[in-house]
Amino acid sequence: MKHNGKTNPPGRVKIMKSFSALMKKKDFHSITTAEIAGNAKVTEGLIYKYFKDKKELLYQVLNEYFFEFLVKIEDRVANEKTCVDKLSVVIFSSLESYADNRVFSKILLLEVRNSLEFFNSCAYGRVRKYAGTILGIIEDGIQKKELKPDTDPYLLRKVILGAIEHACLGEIIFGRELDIEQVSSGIVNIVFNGVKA
Amino acid sequence: MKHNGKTNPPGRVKIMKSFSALMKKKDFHSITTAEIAGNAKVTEGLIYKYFKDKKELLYQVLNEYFFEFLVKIEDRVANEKTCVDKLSVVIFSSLESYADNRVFSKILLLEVRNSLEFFNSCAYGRVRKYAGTILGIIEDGIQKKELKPDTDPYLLRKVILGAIEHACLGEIIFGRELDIEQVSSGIVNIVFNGVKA
DNA sequence: TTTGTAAGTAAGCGTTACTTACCGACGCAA
DNA sequence: TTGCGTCGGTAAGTAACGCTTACTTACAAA
Repeated sequence: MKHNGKTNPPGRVKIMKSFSALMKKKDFHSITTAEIAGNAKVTEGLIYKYFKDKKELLYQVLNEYFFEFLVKIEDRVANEKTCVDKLSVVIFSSLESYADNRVFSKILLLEVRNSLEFFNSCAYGRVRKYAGTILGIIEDGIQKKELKPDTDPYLLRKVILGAIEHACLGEIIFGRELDIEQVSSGIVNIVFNGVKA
Repeated sequence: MKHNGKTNPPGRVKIMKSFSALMKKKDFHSITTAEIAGNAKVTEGLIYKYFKDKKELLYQVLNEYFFEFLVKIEDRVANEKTCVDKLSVVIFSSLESYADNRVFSKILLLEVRNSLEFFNSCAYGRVRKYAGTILGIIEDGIQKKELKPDTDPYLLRKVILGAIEHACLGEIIFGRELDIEQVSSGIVNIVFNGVKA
């Protein structure tokens, strides 16, 4: 019997919470299904009632976190007027979410990209929404002449996303603290004004 | 019996080549030791004569590729005089290597970072060397007033590395072509001059 | 009362990464 | 030339893993 997704039974919630807790301490591959089930106090078989396989559990957990992430970003962006302010908010909020929810950032930055299956998941759909929002802001900024007219919007998005991710990568991998304010304003300054004297 | 590293027997070479070939088509987790051995025409046990485990094989393959990568980068950087030119060469050469050797970039960007073991490997030592070179160029550029005096060298390095990686990430994941020249000059332009009108 | 279905269990399945014990060939010193 | 250690490689396992199957229980609607 398969789960049709219309309900959210306690077993399913327990499995996701258990997995999420384990992801705080270990990497995906070294977490076993026995561990997930034992920690959730359900049997191993139940995992496969709600999730096609172990990876889908990973994607669904990411999907839930990404939903909250998206809501926060979209909400904050809507409060800003200029392109520069909107992008600054994107950079700050992304860093904040990555710093605050280490499981979220670990999954998104370290665990899902190695498998092509991810790119067919709901979670990846949300990633595309996030990316689409940023692209929209950039294109609007070029049109309104806030950004240089020869800016390649796709490349600028890549640079911004890459800067955000790499700026907190070490901190996420090694579990260190992150000074969001400083890193965020530093990235904003480099990307908007450049570093050449 | 363990391998002491003084020799490089044909079996070891065959295993690494076989694994590398498989990494062209599949991700690390879905490659089995049976597949590696079968493809290399050796027995499965021989893998564990030369490599502690499957992950160490991954790290050693990366280590070999990173060696060539480092040589090329260091060599080209030495031919440039200004900080901007040196960093431009770093950006171009990194993108070029990532585009030319997809197995190398797949391993480095998608497969090793999820496990802390990697950060004790020789390959990671080479990553640090690469990162150290970039930091040196930046610090030199600040000192020689080519770069703005308030630049945070560590953050600038992160932005550059993040930009490089994210700029080719999609192409690496989905096996698409990459216009190195265009992407490279685009990143250089954004990072040095900024995008604000 | 019956029927259908969702939630959950128990036990097993084939594969996987990895281990152990062994083999033959070669170098080399006694 | 015999004995011995080492190196490259093999064969045959083993425990544990991800996942499947068949089953049970609870309960709501007809």
